[in-house]
Amino acid sequence: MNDDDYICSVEAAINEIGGKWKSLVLCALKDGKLRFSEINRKIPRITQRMLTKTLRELETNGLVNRLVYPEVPPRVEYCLTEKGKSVIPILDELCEWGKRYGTHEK
Amino acid sequence: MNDDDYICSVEAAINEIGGKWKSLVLCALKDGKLRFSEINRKIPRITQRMLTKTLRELETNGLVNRLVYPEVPPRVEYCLTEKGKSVIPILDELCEWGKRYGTHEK
DNA sequence: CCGTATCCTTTCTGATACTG
DNA sequence: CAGTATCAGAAAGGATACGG
Repeated sequence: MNDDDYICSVEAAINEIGGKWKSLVLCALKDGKLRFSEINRKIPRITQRMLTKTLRELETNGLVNRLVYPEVPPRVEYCLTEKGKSVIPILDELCEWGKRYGTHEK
Repeated sequence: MNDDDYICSVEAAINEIGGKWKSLVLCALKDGKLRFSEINRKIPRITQRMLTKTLRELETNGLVNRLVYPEVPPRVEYCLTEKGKSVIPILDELCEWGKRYGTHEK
């Protein structure tokens, strides 16, 4: 693989899991499906607006499935797709790396 | 490890390698030290301003070393620190993942 | 319960010109 | 060569109010 391909693929990957909230939402869903409010409870600092936005982007990129139950009151469940599940091991490694090297250390 | 620790560490890691340019600069340096202009040549779309800014942030987070040679004309070389090198395998995996799943596919 | 809509502030980015 | 300075537009993010 040449430099360009390498750089290009890394860039694409970072686009799909980068940003302020995406990785956190993916992690929240690693153990199975959750309702909107349950995700929100796991990530209290996120606002409803940003959670909705993040979930939509993850859905668009095929990382997350959205399942709406036609009930009243409404119930919506989110879960990882196969693609979404496949990135979890990498997030696990990032987590280990993040713990091993504290921020701002050399 | 509880959810909070996990989420927190992933967040910290994404902060250090996320964003539009950081991962690309790290990849550019994976094979050894490079001068400012050489990095710029590997990543043509980045502007001088953003390259400087990105390198400073990577340096602050201890991922990159900056070595200034007191010469005229000036020469500055950048290389990965041990911490920087340690994240390359993860970027490699992200690259593989990015290639396996094309953007916007399910 | 699960969102949208609106508004506003902050941050990010690119273009361009300039310098030791 | 390796930056810095300045500016303006774009994008991201948060607060709040409202709706089916």
